[in-house]
Amino acid sequence: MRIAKPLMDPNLIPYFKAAVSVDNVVFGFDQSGLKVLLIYRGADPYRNCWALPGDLISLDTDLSSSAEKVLQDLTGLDKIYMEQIHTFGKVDRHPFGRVFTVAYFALIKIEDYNIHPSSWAEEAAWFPISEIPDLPFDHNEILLFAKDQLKTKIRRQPIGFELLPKYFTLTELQKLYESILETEFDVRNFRKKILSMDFITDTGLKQSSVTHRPAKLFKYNAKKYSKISSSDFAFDL
Amino acid sequence: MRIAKPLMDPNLIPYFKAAVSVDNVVFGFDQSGLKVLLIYRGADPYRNCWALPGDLISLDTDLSSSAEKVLQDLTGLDKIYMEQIHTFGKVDRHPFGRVFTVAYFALIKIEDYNIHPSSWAEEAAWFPISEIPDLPFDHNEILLFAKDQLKTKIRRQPIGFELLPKYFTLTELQKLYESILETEFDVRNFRKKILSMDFITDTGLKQSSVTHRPAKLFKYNAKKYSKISSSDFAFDL
DNA sequence: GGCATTATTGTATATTTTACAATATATTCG
DNA sequence: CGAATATATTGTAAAATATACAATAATGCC
Repeated sequence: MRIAKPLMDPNLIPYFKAAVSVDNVVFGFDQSGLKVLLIYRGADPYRNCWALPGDLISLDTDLSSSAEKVLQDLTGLDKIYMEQIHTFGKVDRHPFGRVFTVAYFALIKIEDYNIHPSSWAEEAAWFPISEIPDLPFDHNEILLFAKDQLKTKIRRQPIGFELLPKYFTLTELQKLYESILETEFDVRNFRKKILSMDFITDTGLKQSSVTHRPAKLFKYNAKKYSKISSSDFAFDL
Repeated sequence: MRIAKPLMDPNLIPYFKAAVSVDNVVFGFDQSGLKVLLIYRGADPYRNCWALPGDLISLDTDLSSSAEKVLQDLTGLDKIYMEQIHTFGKVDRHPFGRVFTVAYFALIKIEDYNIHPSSWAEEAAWFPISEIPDLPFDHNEILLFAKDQLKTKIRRQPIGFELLPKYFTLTELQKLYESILETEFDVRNFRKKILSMDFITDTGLKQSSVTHRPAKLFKYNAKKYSKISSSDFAFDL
């Protein structure tokens, strides 16, 4: 039995209303480690501060679409890996009034990224995860949440590849896991484990233009993974 | 460097506004299995339908407090284990206008529960997890989300105890894990594992008034657990 | 050819997981 | 009281997985 929608005046909810925004924690990774994309705010409040990229939601846009749009405007990238983290709704979190914000984290391939100017962002830049400045609103708290979520998530699902170029070396992959999990792995054990999980493939290619033994290049094998239930994957090295 | 709050007119955000609600997925457990608490709506829309207990948020209440309040009004219980799951924000999810809802899941000891009438709930009842009716709004989707979250969570953190009485038998504990994870465990292996994790204690007491060999009663030992990092706990039997 | 630099690989041991069934303790009933 | 009924409790061997640990290989450069 489907419940039919009542046909009533889809007017206003007779109740208090608030603004709703989305804020994105955008992670990137390069040889110097894990980074977060911050924007230099061009609008009040907190104009001229570094902050998480976010925007108020317009009433005709779905929540998830809003988050995607913010990121697409900012990076010009499409099909970005995003996930909702948490919603923050303290009464006084915004100086202009009641604003709920829904936080997302996103993983992007840093080399694909190009700054696109936008209405609310004068500038954007990557900050190493260990050198995040004080941020306005509750953005530092949100960032902490995102960092933690990423840590939990990467141990259970092969999402790290979203941060790497199409072809990557095992050393790069290991550095990525080490940056996110803030730990170090034994080279042999790491390789044994990651290869046994069977979702990366040796492309047969090798690094070029390096001044030492070139490493094999691997690629992520999404198809193989999709057959595996998420509970079977655990990176507990 | 702390960023000072700008002293501006904390008036209205010059933007679209929406209502925000919280919806709770309240889990309970007894010998017949895992259950969810639904209310019979006494208010429009969807008056006279079974639905998740939830309410619109008033502007002077923090998000998390709102979720707690809904549950306290409904159950009369205090200090309930709650966790935010996800925020749902499709444009047309509410027939009266744009309403975002933040979903929480809560775990309560079913024996402590007493129905308290409330403004929006004429009645409340426990539904077995496998016999949930069609619900209004996107409540079935929310419920699915909550079920999945509970499954993930219980494998990583000892939250199952929130659903059990203070003293419980190992058989009850096993049935709880089996209900939530929708699987079955070998009795010996289950006991070995759960006991090795060292957060339940034999009280020395035994079941009484049973018509067979009485089981030992155990209790949850929160202190022991608090020393352990959450990543060390994994119920991968 | 030798040096510098990073990549690659295997094995033995310890730990954890899995599979599997006989015995114990209580109540009830005849 | 003994037998029947019902659930609780416990151990061990084999398999799988995780851990600790260091020597050799391949490239560019001088």
